[in-house]
Formats: sequence, C-alpha cells, structure tokens
Amino acid sequence: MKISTKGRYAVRLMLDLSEHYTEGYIALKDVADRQEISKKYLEQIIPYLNRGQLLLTNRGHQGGYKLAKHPSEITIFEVLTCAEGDLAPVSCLQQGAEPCDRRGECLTFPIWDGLNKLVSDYLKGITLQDVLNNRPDAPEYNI
Amino acid sequence: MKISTKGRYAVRLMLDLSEHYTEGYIALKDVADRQEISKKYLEQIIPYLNRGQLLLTNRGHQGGYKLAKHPSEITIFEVLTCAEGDLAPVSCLQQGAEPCDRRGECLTFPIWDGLNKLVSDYLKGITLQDVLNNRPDAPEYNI
DNA sequence: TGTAAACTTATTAGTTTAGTAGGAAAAGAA
DNA sequence: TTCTTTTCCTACTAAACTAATAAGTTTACA
Repeated sequence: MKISTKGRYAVRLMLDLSEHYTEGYIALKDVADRQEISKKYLEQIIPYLNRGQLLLTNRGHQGGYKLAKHPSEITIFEVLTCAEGDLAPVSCLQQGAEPCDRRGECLTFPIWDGLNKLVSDYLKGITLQDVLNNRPDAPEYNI
Repeated sequence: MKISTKGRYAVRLMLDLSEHYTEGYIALKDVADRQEISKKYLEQIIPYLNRGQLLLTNRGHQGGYKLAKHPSEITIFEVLTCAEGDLAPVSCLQQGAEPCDRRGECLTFPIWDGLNKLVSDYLKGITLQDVLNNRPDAPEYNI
C-alpha cells in the first residue's frame, strides 16, 4: 500500500509549481533545488504529467514549466494517477481489466472495491490549492 | 498503492478458515485446493499470521489450522498488517518512524496522514464475519 | 513404523524502484 | 553565427521486492 517516490515527487513538483504559479515558467533546476530532489529524476517524472496535460512547457533559455490549470483545478488524484498509474489496490479493479475467473465466488472483491472508492474520493477531494491553504503560514486569501 | 498477493492470499486463507470455523482444525491442503493457491506459498504466509497470534496450530496427522478468535473478532486490518507489514502509504508515517528532515516544511504530510487514517479505519471496520455475511447466499444468522 | 500434516530454509526468474549518465534538440542571448 | 541554458530522450544499473518452487525436517496420530 505504499506510494512510490515517483508519485510523491510528482505531488511535490506540482505543489512547488503551485506556489510559484504567478511567476511564469519555472526551471526544473529551481524546483529540484528547493525540493532537494535529483533534477535528473524529476525529468523522468515530467513526461507522465505531460501525458495527463497537467503542464505547459517552454524549452530553451529562460524556459521551464507552468501548471496547465489553476492549482484549485488540479486534484492530488490526477497527479498521482498520472505518475503512478491506476491506484486500484488490486489489478482486477483497474480500468479496463477483464473480470477474473473467481469473480463470482470472490468474497474479497467488495473489500477492495470499497477501499478503491474511498481512496479515490478522498484524493479527488484535495486540490493543490487546498494543500497550499493548509500551510502553517498560509495567507487568508491566495492568488 | 497495490496490495500484494501475500496480503490478498492471507485474507482469502483467513476467510476460508472462517467459513469452516466450526469444523476444527483445517489442513492447509484443503484451503489451497479450495482457493486454488499454491500450498507451498501459503505455508510461507502462515508464519506472519502466527506472529500476530491469529491462528491456532495442530501438527502431525489430522493437524491443521484454526482461527485463534471468532471471525467477528478479527478485522481485515489485522490480517493485512500481519501479512504485509505497516500499511502506511509513506514510510515516515510508519509505526516508530523518526520524523524526516523536511517534516516542518512538508506540505504533503497531511495528505498522507489523512489517507492513512482513512484506510486504517475502513479496514478496521470490516471483520471476517462481516465479509461472510455479505456473501450472495449468506444465511440470515451465522454460527 | 508409516504417513500426513506442519515447519524451515534456500533458491530463483522476473519485475519494480530509484535513481545515474550521456547526449540531442530547441530557443533566446551575445 | 555561436554560446548558453533549458527541455527532451534513451540507455543503463544496483538493489530490493514479488511470487513463487524446491527440498527436506519435525511432529504426532494410527
């Protein structure tokens, strides 16, 4: 039931971009320095977030990344599923999975199904903005 | 966020023993046959459940396993934590973990903390008996 | 003494994790 | 044009984990 560094770093990257949302395109180097994460490793996580259309990119000099939507419009669920893939606790619950042979007699299916819904709903209920607002030093009004 | 076969098989093993709770000691071979799980693999999962004092054992001829408590007194949470270890989604939330260097400034901690509580409470709220009662053909009163 | 069961330890092929490494392509600046 | 700074892309790797299989030991009933 662990979340890998890929997912956790993706969330931290997106939160860092949220904190600097008004500052235009942010170089990955700056995020890596602030978050103390290997820039080379972050570079590998970026494509997953791009595939989910969560980022805007500028290449070359003064280039960098910017959130494709306002922090209040991006949920932790979106970020995690982009980075980690389907969050379903068992493979038979994954999007497009064909039902397993034991499905009819499977006593455990409802357990995992319930767990999946619970986790998904929880993570869908938290936006990047929500996390920022929850900072110890959060201003009363953000952005 | 996957649950491994170790955890899933542990739950199925415990549910199988729940279904035959009144029949004394059940040989692992029978569970393995019914559940279509390698008996040799189940043998390796047993020690985890034993460490959690979830099972009673009889060795030798006519031996087998039996739940140490009534199915209504064993939760899915207990079974999963025995088999899989701490279910916390991030290592800094694990039992006895020392707080990480970035704890003070970590924006993501509350996310994982909330997720951990949510999942734990959900799984603690489901007993083996609850799962049996939820069977399509469940009798009105069990055991 | 035979047999059926639990118990123990070792091995293994394959996959995943968490990176590191090296360079190509783009684009603005000098 | 050339330099520099950035993203982008592919390959590689050590270590750990997963999901078993295998071989044999111990226990205890018949």
